[in-house]
Amino acid sequence: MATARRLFYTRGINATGIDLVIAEVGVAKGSMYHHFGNKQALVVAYLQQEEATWKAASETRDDPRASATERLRVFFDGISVDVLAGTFHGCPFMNAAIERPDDLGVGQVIAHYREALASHIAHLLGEDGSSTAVDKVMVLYDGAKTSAKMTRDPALVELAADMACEVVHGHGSTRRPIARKG
Amino acid sequence: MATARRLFYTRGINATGIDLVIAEVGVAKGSMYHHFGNKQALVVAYLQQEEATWKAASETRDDPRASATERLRVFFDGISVDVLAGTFHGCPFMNAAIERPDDLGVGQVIAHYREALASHIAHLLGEDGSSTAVDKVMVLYDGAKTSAKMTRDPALVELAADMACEVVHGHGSTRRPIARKG
DNA sequence: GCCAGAATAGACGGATCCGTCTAGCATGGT
DNA sequence: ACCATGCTAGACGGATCCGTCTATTCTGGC
Repeated sequence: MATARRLFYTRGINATGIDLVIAEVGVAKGSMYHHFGNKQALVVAYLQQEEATWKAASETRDDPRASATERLRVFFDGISVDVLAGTFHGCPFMNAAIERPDDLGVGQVIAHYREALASHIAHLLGEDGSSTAVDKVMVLYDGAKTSAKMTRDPALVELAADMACEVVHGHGSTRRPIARKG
Repeated sequence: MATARRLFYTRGINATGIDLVIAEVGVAKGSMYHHFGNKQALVVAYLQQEEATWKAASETRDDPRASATERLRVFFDGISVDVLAGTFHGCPFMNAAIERPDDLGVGQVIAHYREALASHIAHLLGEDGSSTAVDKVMVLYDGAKTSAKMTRDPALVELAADMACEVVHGHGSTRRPIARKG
């Protein structure tokens, strides 16, 4: 299943055939279709696990005692880490939305993810976070992921984090550049 | 060719077969492969025309005599118009980047588009636009398009425009802003 | 030991898609 | 009238992909 995630994420969903998945996993085709009756079901399971991974990582890295801006920076830095590691290939949910536009099951998982994302951001912002502030940070988060995918430059993610901090405080955010790999 | 654009944009590139394109256009398969030797070449031509259309529309709607914030708003409103018209299916270049990750020709067109985008934004910001300001607006523009695709809500585009205007006020200090839209 | 249930390997059909190729038809210049 | 050129329609091959199915092997409970 981890290999299925890797294949779907790095090579794309539509470009990854069932045959390739079962070959890499080492499982038989019959077993695959015994557990997941569909490719759609497999994709849905992949996205659900992707959401769970994202959620766990975000909550693990979060420090509830820190300030809102600090928590936002840590949150955005999660993208930079993947970009710097060379393992970032865009948001799995955006990719799925584009690759499978009229897949109902996929659409449900995406909607669930975006609700969880909004909830998490609202949690980060704390009581000060108005609903427009949450929306702004979501737009910035989407922009950070998209820009990072297009340019592979974590500096853009940091710019997005800067703007997210400005959403909290009208001005004057503390800049804390992330460590870069030589 | 306009029909090819419509098919590629609304249905996705990989989901649109050559056979469907030629059937809708009414042209013969031989003619198609006489003009464009490849599907890749057809996709590249589609993206180039998409960039030309975007550029023409952006410049037509732009009023160089207006303030930077006003011009930015008009620029972002270009997305909202498509969202409200129900004709917005995401940024064609993002979609292409996701659907054809290792297509070299597509990558070149995308790079060319992003340079034109940066140039256009720098032009909108005027002389005050620092390079980080341009990058910030690009991140916001990416976020606006992505959020609009995921939620079909033009309000998020307007939030991105708000933040873009704040970028101008935060960085552009030499020229005094004329008016601010509340 | 025995047997039901599950996994394995892989063939298979139906569908799709890309690109080539053949064969006929139109058009236009000379 | 004649011929070259380009278009049309569509068959075709090769490849891929999804999902089913068969035949064989493994496993665990009694």
